[in-house]
Amino acid sequence: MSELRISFCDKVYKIVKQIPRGKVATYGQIAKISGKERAARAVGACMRNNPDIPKTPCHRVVAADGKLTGYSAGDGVETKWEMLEEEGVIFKGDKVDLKVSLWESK
DNA sequence: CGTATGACTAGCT
DNA sequence: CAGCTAGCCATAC
Repeated sequence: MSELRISFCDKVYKIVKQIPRGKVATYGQIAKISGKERAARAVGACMRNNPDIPKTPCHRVVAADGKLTGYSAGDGVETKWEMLEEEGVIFKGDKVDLKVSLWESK
């Protein structure tokens, strides 16, 4: 109903807020749930402006490979990295272990 | 309304 | 395995 008037970004924020602690989601995953699997760029385009931190746990959003990208808050990916690790996310080298930390939307 | 930009992804070299 | 190119989408100016 009212979701027909919200912007693509607002929908993305809502999805990101649904990500459980200790898990991460990829931009493509969120984009797909939003209705546009190829809108991964649009997702980041909205987050880049830091809309509502810490209301939106955008630090739980990583690249398709599990690599951390951007982050306009804190010290950048550096802070993002610490937050994820602090929440229980498992890291594999310089990336997140999507095999165990990838959020599965149902 | 048209152009430029950006926290992406997949494919190729 | 690493680096570069092209394609796609929404927002901001």
